[in-house]
Amino acid sequence: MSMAGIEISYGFAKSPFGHCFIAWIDNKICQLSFFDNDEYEMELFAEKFKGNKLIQNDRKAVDFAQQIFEKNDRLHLQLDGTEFQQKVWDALLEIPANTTTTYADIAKKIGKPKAVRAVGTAVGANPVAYLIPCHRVIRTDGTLGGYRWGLEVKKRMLDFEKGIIP
DNA sequence: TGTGGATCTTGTT
DNA sequence: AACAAGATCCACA
Repeated sequence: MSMAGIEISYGFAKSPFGHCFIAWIDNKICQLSFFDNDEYEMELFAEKFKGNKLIQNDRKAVDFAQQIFEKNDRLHLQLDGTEFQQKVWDALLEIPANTTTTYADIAKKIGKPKAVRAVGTAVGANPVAYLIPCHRVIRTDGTLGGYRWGLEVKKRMLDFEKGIIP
């Protein structure tokens, strides 16, 4: 699925986990990232969606952020990924809140029990943080594993779901 | 604890 | 077509 030529809106907003960047197509979220460098994040985004019309709309982004982090709404998503990645991301969506799974479990779930390492990479490629709860995937030995925006954020998200709001 | 091999997908060349 | 690099896991020392 190619998204070139499509009109994409985006904006910046606050979240319990720091500044975030949200992008959407036709009201469906296609990107949600956390970061500490606006310009760099914007560069990555522009590069990823070059060839599209990009429209900034912070007010709507703030709106989305409220739905996501305060009202816990499940928004519609627009994802662009390989077959394998889609399967992995679908599996992530089934992990209940305040719960964790392992990379190995996900591998089993999608019918490729040995593709653990590949699952790790696919999880890391998740374009929509938090909504696709890649923070709920940890290692079999109980340690956190990795997180694209740092383990602090991953840990904080898990605490947040437990109701622990520091 | 830590190291090495197994294993699979992806991006790059 | 080949290769290197992963948000891993398991065995074994």
